[in-house]
Amino acid sequence: MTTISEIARRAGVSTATVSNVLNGTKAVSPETRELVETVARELGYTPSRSARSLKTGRSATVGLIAPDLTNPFFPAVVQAVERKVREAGYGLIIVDCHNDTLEEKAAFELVGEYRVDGIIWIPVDETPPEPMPSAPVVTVDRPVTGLDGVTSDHRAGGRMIAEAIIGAGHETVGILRGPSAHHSARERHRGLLDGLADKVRIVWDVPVFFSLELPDDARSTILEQAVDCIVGANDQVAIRTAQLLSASGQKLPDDVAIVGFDDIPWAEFVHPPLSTVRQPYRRLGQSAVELLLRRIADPGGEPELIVLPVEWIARASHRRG
Amino acid sequence: MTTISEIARRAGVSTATVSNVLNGTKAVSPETRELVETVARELGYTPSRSARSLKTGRSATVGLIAPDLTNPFFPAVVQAVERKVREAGYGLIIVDCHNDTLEEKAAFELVGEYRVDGIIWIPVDETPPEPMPSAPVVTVDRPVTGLDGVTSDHRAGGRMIAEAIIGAGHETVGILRGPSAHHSARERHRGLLDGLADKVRIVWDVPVFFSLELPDDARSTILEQAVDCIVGANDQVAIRTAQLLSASGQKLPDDVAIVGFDDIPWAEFVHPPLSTVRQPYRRLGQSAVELLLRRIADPGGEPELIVLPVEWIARASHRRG
DNA sequence: CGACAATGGTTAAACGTTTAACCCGTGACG
DNA sequence: CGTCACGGGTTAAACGTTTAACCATTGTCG
Repeated sequence: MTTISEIARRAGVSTATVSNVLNGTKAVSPETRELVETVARELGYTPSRSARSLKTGRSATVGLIAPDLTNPFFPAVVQAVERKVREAGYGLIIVDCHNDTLEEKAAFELVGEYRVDGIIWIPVDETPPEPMPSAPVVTVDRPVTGLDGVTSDHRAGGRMIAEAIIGAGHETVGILRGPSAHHSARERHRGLLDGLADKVRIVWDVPVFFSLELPDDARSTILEQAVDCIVGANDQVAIRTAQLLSASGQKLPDDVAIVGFDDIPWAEFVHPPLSTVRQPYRRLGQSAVELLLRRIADPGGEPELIVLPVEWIARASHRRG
Repeated sequence: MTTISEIARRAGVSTATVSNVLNGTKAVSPETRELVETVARELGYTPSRSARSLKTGRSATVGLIAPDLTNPFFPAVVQAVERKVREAGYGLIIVDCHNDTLEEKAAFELVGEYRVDGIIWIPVDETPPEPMPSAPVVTVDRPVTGLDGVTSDHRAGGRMIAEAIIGAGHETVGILRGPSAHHSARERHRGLLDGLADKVRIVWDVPVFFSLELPDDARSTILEQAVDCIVGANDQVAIRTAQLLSASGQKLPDDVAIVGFDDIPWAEFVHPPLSTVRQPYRRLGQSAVELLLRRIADPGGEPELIVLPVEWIARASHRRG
């Protein structure tokens, strides 16, 4: 690897000068500048982030801690984060903690070793990291009290669903609500209930997990207690429900309507195409990075929670053909 | 940030000793070991990767360069890579180059600055990086001559499809083949043709892109030239084709059967559930890391191409109900 | 003409580790 | 008893940068 001192030697100048031309830190005469630059180019010089980081105390790196990269929700936000981060001259180190809080703890240690300048964190549950990292942290999707965060307006999403259900003329509804440990699930549920008020009869309202299979009691409820419309905790739940119903001979959406939440990439390809609430994936990632960058530049200040608008996506599943 | 010398000071020993206990590099008496360890713990010491990297010349980091994180194909391999890499004590820095060879070039520079010990590379096209990085590179999915790589047995996959088509009793077939710039597309096509031999009549065989919309000529061919079965370049193409056909009033799979390739996460949820060839996503990632680790430990030797077996997934779309 | 600022450069220390080279007792062995 | 090996330490250099503190030369201005 060629170093700055190698360049200095060959160009007959000091390392300080080389550093100055390479970073534009101080004025350097055009001739030396030119000289140094060509020597650097010829030697194929690549600066060492380690050395720079060690000296400056800034690593020009941010860490991304996510619970599960295969969750269809995440790739788009990760992509947006990566892009924004890199545009700002930072590198991205990423760790997937497989929905395990222990691995998550290890993740914080790992990014600590890298002395990252900031951390984007999609928490597996909503408890603050221990010990608190020294770099600023901004959460995505799942707010943690005391930390900066960005999330979608799940409550408004819930209301949008209610509105659509009422608009479609449904009279009875079944709810598969997400785990109440999740902020998003609570908010969606709250918004839905608010919106439904007493205009539609809620025949049942049972808890499910966000992914995985439907629990047995939920399955039997779905199959045995007929309603006009079922609202799923998220798209995956809605899709599983649709499958279950189809398999049992029901015609969707005419016999029973379905609505999801998230607008995962394949919501439009399932049968029937899923009506759902779209989260602004990319914006989520972008805003998180913007907020993080602000905090890096200027730490302190009250934690801020950015709530991004969602969008009702009317496809076929929520109303009779 | 607490440093090794801080610990040394408080424990009344030299930094060398601290380093030795923390890394187990040299024998240290139980008492000093104990002492140093508790001091380190109390101070919440976290080693600095920059310093270590600078001194040792190894960064304990690998770079992952991918063309597009939102491609449904990738999250599973990225996840596998991340896990394996981290198990081996490395960190993972990741860059998404948005299918752009210029960004890809920049990506190599970025990981170069980090002095990564190895690179996992999913190339956007199949031309070698310029200049060649000094760290070992292993490609995933898309082999590059002269480089180590791991890929799926696309040819065998093509043959499996042929077999399934013959088994289903189809007499005519249409092929939507992928861009011939891609190794995978070429191999699939080759295997398919081999397998079909003269047992089934190929009515048409037109090129398409892997994602995006179907080109106009492909659309009209699909709609106008009836065949028993259409084989898509990959799942996304197959799914778009199914949509197109359904929209035009055809009943799938009875009027026309469809098969895909890849087994992306939602292949089973579309209508009709897609018969396809599954690539071993996780294994792809794992093998790539294993190979990379071998190369890091022991560079040199002939480039190796690992070809992983694929699996035919028979769902509903490839034969009459 | 003297003082001074500006310009373009250099020197050297420092960042937090690792590690080769050295040092000092102590017990074993011939 | 002299020598040697070994266990358990220390010292100090080095890794590749950045950057504060200097320094020399030149031109400007009162």
